[in-house]
Order: sequence, then structure tokens, then C-alpha cells
Amino acid sequence: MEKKTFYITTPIYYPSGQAHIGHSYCTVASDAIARYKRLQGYDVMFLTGTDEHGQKIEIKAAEAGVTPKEYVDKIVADFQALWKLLNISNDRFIRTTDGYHVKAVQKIFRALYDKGEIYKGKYEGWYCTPCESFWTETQLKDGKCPDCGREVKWAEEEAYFFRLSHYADRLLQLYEDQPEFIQPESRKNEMINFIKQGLGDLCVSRTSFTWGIPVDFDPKHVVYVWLDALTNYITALGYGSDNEADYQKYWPADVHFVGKEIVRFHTIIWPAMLMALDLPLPKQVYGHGWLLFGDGTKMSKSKGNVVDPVVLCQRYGVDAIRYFLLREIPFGSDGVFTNEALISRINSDLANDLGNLLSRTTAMAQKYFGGTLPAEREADPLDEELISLATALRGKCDEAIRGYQFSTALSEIWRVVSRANKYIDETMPWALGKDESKRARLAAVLYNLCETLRIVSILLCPFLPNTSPRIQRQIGAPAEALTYEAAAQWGRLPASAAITKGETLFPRIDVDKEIEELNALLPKTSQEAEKEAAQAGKSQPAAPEGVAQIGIEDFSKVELRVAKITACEPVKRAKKLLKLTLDDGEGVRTVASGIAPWYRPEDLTGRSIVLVANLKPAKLCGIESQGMILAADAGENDVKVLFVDGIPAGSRIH
RNA sequence: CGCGGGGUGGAGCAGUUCGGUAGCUCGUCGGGCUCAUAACCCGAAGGUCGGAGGUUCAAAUCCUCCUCCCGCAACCA
Repeated sequence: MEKKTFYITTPIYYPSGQAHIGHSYCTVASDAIARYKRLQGYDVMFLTGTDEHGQKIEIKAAEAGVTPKEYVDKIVADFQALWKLLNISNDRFIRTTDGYHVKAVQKIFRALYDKGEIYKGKYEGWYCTPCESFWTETQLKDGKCPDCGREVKWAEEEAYFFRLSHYADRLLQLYEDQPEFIQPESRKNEMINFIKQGLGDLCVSRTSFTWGIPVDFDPKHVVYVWLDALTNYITALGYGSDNEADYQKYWPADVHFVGKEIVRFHTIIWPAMLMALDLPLPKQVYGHGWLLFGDGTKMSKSKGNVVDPVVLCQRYGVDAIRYFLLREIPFGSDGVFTNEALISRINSDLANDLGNLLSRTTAMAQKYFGGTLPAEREADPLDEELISLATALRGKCDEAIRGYQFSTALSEIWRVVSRANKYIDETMPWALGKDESKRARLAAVLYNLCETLRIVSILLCPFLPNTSPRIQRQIGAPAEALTYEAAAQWGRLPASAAITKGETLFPRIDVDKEIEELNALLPKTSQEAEKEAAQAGKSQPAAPEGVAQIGIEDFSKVELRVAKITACEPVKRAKKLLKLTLDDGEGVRTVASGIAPWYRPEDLTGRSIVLVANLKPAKLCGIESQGMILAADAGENDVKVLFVDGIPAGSRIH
């Protein structure tokens, strides 16, 4: 009989910078599942890779003075080295620059075009180069990119569009028919909401840069990110190539693991594309949470924590890092990463509980029996609880893993480890050791401990692939006692097993000393940056960076006028917006202003303010705003409107 | 009235579906043990379960209102 297949993927990562702990998190989680499923006997396909095209990389490469391919080659090599270091067992690694992927994408693009699912149109808007994003007028923040705050430019280009808008109903139906499709559940409502607001067609090509897959029938276009990136999940299996055997075998995917920030693309765009191609949909998309710093900010650059996975692995070992990531954070929720929490986990769980259990067990087997336990063993009712807990463990782990709850699986395993430590106290083997007549009982106690460790080591293997074999070696377990089946059976360790006390599994860490050393490791730049930030907070802010000097002729383009607020009301559906009715001396106009958090409407009515009178009108939350009022950022999250009460409305300001 | 999640001993979390001794991990304090990585085991202290009101014999749990935090969306001209 054919083995059942299991196909799991990570996102393909964007190699514009070094791999960080966030990438590692998702990849380690996927790896643990892949290993667990293999243990269970599945024929597993585990895919990860890199998404290498796009303008951002084109620009970064140019800055570095290399070709885009040279640029990504180097970073991709680092990603692969990190996965090797972290003991990632991926079966394949796809690069979107791989020839087979390029060809398949071109084929898919053409197929969709021929079916009318892709059509040629025109794209225009404000474009932010670093973010590779178009923004509408109203999305801009102070005229700049709302994401990164950098300059945008008006851009217009001929582009191909995918008819995403046609799929709104089918997507909603999908979520209803397959309630498990989007996980965790709470993300589903977000997606439903997003769709109900109306789906636009999706731009799937660009002419503004060249680092991408050319559209073969219209070569001035390159395929834009979604169609290039998302399709990796099928092209990696050979879809669109001469040999689709693996595609036939493994598709549809059992689960795509993705970060919560890209759930939308995987649960809306990706299924819609597959629908357009008449292909089966993945069974599930699981959006995991983010690793956050202690202060709850998103992890991106160092802030008092060493988060470089390579450094952490060097200091604590790969399995310690894997353990922390999988144990500390319930999959699907955000989690906080701190060095203190990491060390605490290593010490209490890995060193004190697991490592010490192995250490005391093997030490006693050595001391009392020279490493081989006598076959005559005397049971006791005291043993029963430990045995039943250990033999039931596999079922508990299976259940947790079915829902991708790593932390639950691990805490179940540790429940057994703890019980074993308690068992030692209850049975007091050191006391038995002093009494010649209790040798059979002592043998039973130590055997039961080894059996517990054997079962634990099997189930732990997907999570701690380096440590498990070390445990197995120390208790002398042969391969046939280490199968998935053997994990639910008691007594598989042969009496002849040679038990040896090996090297300490996880040395205890001195917390204070360690934290000190870690802080010393922090890049100077971040410490300096913090100092600077602290100083900047005290002294008056210097001239804002990045604002060019202007001449008087530029300033005179701005028409400032005193205006009186004649009416003021909150704006429905807007948290920050107040709708002001102004008398500007010449007439009445309406201005929307984002000052609701700091001012109540009744506080403003009747007062006079400074109006930028010749600002291009814009629509905000359905209101046409005909100007802007001046206000100051008076501090962190504090805004003060400039009032000029007593000056007649309409007065010019120079 | 946009949608959703959350506020539980010092920290981080479970428990809320189907009301009835408030549980876990870490930390603190006391005890035990000495096989073990100053580890392990036991016990204790510590919570008006965000606030107010209501239903009930009984509410962390059900209902109403309020408040704060976080996502998504939407605007901070």
C-alpha cells in the first residue's frame, strides 16, 4: 500500500537582508511537523525557499555594485546555511530564480491570459520604491509612503491584471465549506471583512523594473510578485514542467505555514489563482504569530536582545533554540522573545528536568549495576502511574500535533519527565542500593526510568533532533526500540541494553553572568542609537532630518489664512477625524482634521486657527477636506492645535 | 455603534462552550532528600478573576453598561 502523503510549506522568504529569528521560527515549526509526520509514517514533502525577484532587490544589488543574481546568491547561501545549522529537514528548496520555476510561471501566466483571467490594463498611483507598493492619494501619510515614510512618486504603467474581483463569492463560499481552511479562526473574520469591502483586480505585471520573470509574449513586462511567488508551492513539485509526478503525488498541500501578515495573500489571492487555473486548493493555511520584543514591538532590529539565530545557536545549541521557539509561544499567537525567558527555559526545562533526569538515571545504572540492568526485576504498584502516563504520551502528542500545537505537545512530554523525577523520589533508589535484597526492585526502578526516557526521546525527536539520539545512546536503546510504534509500548528496551553516563545534555546557565555577556555582544550601533534616542528625548529635537531647505519663493506658494471654526463634529467610522466647518473670511469651507484624540468638538467651536488655504482638496472618510489646519506635535502622542483667537477670519499670514 | 481578540496572585498563561472547591509554569519563602547539572521532591504565602449593575441558592463563567490594551479595516490635508 502506498504511504499517505503530507505536504507542508513555509513561505518563501525575501532575501533582501539576513535571515533572522522570525524566519527561523516559522521554519523550525514546519520542520517539527515534517519530522513528526515522517515519524508517523507519512511520505512527507517539506518545502521552503526564497522569493528573489522585485525592484527592492534590484536596487539593493545596484547599491552593492553587483548584479541582482549575485546579490541574492550570497544571501540565499546564508539562508541555506542557517537551515542547515538549525537542522531543518526540508526535502526541497525552491528559488524563484530557478529555471524550472521561471518557465512554469511563464506558462501559468500565459494560460491565465488565454483564459481571459488576466487582461491588460493601466496602473497608476503614488509609488514607493522600497516597498514596491502603489498607494492611492488618500493612503499617503504626509505625502509619503504610509508604510516606511519615504518619498513616493507618481507613476503610471501599463500592466496586466488578474481578475481577482470575480472570485469574491467563491472565496466566501470556500471559507464556509471548509471551516478549517483559515487558521487560527480569528483570522477568518478579517478575511471575510476584507472581501466584503470589495476586491479589486490584482496587478500581476510591472514594466518599471526588469528583475523578474519576463512575460514571454510581452517581454517588456515582468511578472509581479504574487503570481511569481505563490505559485512556488506547485512549481516546486514540477507543475508546469515535463514531469508532474510529484505534483500529482503531493498536491494539494496539507498546510501552508505563513506569518499572520501574509495570511491575506494565501487565503484570498492564492486560492483565487488556483480556482482560475482549475486546480485543487490547499487544505489549510495556518497563520502563526510574530516574535515580539519585551516591549511588544515587532522584531526587526536589535533592541537590547541578542536575536541573531546563529549567535544563539553557538551559545546554547540548536536544540535549545528550537525548544524555546516551539515551547514558549502557542502557535498562532504572538510571543515575546527575551534572552531572560530563553535562558529560563533552558535552565528549568532542559537542564533541570530533562537533562538531570537522564543524568541521575544513567549515573545510578552505572553505579549500582555497572551499566547493564539485571533481568530479574520486581514490580511495585508505585510504578503504575508512571507507566500509564508514559504509554499514553504518544496519543497526547499526536492530538496536539494534529492541531499544530507544539507547546501543548511539549508540555505533555514534560509532564512525563516531571513524573519520572518524582518517581525517583518516591522509590528512593539510593536507599534500595544499600540493601542487597532489594536489587531486583532497584533494577525495576532504573529500567522504568530508562523506558520513560526511551519513549520521551522518540516523541521528542521531531523537536530536538540532536538531543534525542544522545539520550537514546546513553540508555543504550537499539533502533528497533525507537520506532513510532515502540513509543506507545512499554518494555521495548532490551535487558541487555548498555547504559552509559554521557556528556551533560544541557549545561546550566548562570543567568546574570550570561545576560551581561549577551549585552556586551550587542552591536554597538544599537546601544548608541538607544543613547541617542534617550538624549533626543531630553533635548529639543534638532532640525527634522530629510527636509530640504526651501527658498522664500517656495514658502510663498503656501497660502496661510486665519479661519474661524463655526461648527465641529466627529466623523462616523473615523477614530481620529473631526469635521470642521470654517469661515475663512471669504466663505465657508469644510476641513477634516485628525485631532479627535486630543480635542472635543465643543472645545473647538468658535475658536480661530491657521488654515492652509490652497491645499489640494482630498477625500477623507467620505468627506471632502478643503485645506488643513496647523497643529504641533507637542510630544509623544500629543498634538496641539495652533489657536489664533482674536485675529479676524481671513487675515493673511506670512 | 466597522470587524475581531484580550484584561485571572510578582511575571507569563489555562479555565469562560454546558454557572457550583480559581489551575499551570517561572519567581519568593519554608521543609525533605542526597542518585543527579547547588539539580530533584513536598508544602506555604500571594488573586475583590479590568470596573459597575443585573439574573441566580450560587457568576471568572450568563445578561447590560463602562473602561483599557492589541490585531484587521479606515481616515490622521
